[in-house]
Amino acid sequence: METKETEIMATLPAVRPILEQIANKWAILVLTFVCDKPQRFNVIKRRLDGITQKALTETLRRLERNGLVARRVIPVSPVAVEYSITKLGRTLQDPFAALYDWSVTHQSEIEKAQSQFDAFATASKGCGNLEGNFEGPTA
Amino acid sequence: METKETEIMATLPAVRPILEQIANKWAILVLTFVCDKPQRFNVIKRRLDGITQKALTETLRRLERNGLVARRVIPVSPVAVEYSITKLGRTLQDPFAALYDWSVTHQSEIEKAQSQFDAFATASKGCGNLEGNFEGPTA
DNA sequence: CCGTATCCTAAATGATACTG
DNA sequence: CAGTATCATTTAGGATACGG
Repeated sequence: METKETEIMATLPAVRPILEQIANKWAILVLTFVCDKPQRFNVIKRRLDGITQKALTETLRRLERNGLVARRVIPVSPVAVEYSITKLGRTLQDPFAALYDWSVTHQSEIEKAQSQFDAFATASKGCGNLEGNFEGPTA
Repeated sequence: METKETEIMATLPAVRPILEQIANKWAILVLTFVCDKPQRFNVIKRRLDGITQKALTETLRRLERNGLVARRVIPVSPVAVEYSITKLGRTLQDPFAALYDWSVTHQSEIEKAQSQFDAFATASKGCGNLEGNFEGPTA
């Protein structure tokens, strides 16, 4: 059955640039933050503790350009800007939440896999006398 | 109700590095490709038409390090290497598929939003005589 | 407060050549 | 075939300063 494979190959050229836009860490987190209610620039920035002004500005611009969040300038002084999720953005809420939840749920498994991999990589570094000290898998 | 917000803030530090690992274009596409059956390096490379050897190697290594795909060397000559999805990787199959499907489904909406945004941005560039030629939103 | 502009450094990417 | 290594170039990221 090659239906699935063929389908992927057919849609791939269109999907690729879109994933490029939406499938990144900051986009997911920022969209998650504005899901409940409109949020101001510096509130998001403080919550994402560590993101630079530049990175946040770029992320918000890209989200806005793709129609996922709306930008609203409130003409007080000093100016206030509110970012809110759009109707289109709402359709991404569940997929993003699934990814977020997956990260929470499988955190320890990921970490375990990482340390195993890293342990192996380290062991293979100075492998000159390794075969003398280490008995390989006997299975 | 701040339960949701509080929960996000509590899990955020752990989730961030994980999203950093998994939420990127190549990882999603590569994992999608090995979902059905084990795939060899150059098969994946050809399908992802355009990805460089280096980028694919790095993506596969990261997936392997995080326990999402398994690498199996088949000692024939010339050597063959097969990449297959792991049990942990399977748990990501649905979230990734949701993202992929979203991209297919909302492709035209994204493109529409992009051209609107870009048209506005272009119009604002040389805005010297703009107010004379353009009637702003009357709503 | 919410950005943009600039400068600088670090990292990602690409092309090319080489190895088991 | 499946990589690693190297280098050259582009791009991202951070720090700072300034403007609306």
